Amino acid sequence: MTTPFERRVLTIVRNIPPGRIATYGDVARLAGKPRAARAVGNIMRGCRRPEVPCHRVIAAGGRIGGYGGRELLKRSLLAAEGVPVSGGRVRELDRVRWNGRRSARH
DNA sequence: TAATTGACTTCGC
DNA sequence: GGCGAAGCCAATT
Repeated sequence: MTTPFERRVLTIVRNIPPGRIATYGDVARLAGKPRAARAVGNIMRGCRRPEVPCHRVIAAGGRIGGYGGRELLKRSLLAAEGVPVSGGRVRELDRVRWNGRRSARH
């Protein structure tokens, strides 16, 4: 978080509304670096803050990342927020995907 | 300063 | 659908 990019990423992730998700690529894009998905993952790895809903950041295609261990903590958290999750994957991705604009519903 | 690493993405087989 | 390779970016060593 000592770097501007990291702060940007954390801010963006914090702004993801409940029940919505964003992919690493999305966050990277919103942070100004469309191809920094890996860097975003790196930042997420070190961000263990409650105020940063890192579980709302998933991989492209609705796939869950490696966070959460074998039980995939993300899956539970997302499902608890109303995100349609099934088989370890987010369904209706286009529907719950956050576009960066405040709570803009489809 | 250079090399390695990783919670990624996309394309090809 | 699974597996591997290449590309990209920032952090860490």
